[in-house]
Amino acid sequence: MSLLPRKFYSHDTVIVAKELLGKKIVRKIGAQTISGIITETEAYRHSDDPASHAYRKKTERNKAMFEEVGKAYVYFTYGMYFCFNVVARNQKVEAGAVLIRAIQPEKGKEIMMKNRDKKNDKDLVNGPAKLTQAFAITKKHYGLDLTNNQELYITEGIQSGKIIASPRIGIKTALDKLWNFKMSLDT
DNA sequence: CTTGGGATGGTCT
DNA sequence: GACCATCCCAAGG
Repeated sequence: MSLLPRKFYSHDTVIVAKELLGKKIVRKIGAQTISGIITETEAYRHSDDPASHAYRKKTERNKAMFEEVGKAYVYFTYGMYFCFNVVARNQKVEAGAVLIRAIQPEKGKEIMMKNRDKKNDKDLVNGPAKLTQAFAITKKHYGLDLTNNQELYITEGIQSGKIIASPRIGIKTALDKLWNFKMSLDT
């Protein structure tokens, strides 16, 4: 399956968030492979987006959002969890990233369950921190180039069907921006 | 089914 | 010192 090239990510963050639906995220740990189809994303932009980590200025935490597109922005939140984003923006703005919120498991479901300490696949990867747990993504992947890497990358996937746009989850500002995108799973 | 609170610590003001 | 781009479980209807 073909790897998404850097230029895939060099468009408006909101556009890339929609286009990532249906794409495949792949994680290799040693000889084992975990993968899944992206089903929910959120766009976070720069100075026009009060809900974004990059809204105010560049800091130690958010600096990846200002770096080259196609890299990973991983942050630690609520004292225990990581969330995984892909840096994406057009050339007119300084920062932007797409949060990957949910996937449909493909390969390595057993490994995901083990990583999440679960006995079944219920609610396995339907949330941003559940995804990073299942895929063993941590701060060590901060800034990783997803277009040139063996252990974590994104490829072409399936045709995305209908897209549902909603307010983003877990924020209190900019609720008028419908930048949460979900792909309906029926064929 | 829905609601509410606890866990837990880095980051920013 | 407050705030989190969260998750999980227990209690109530």
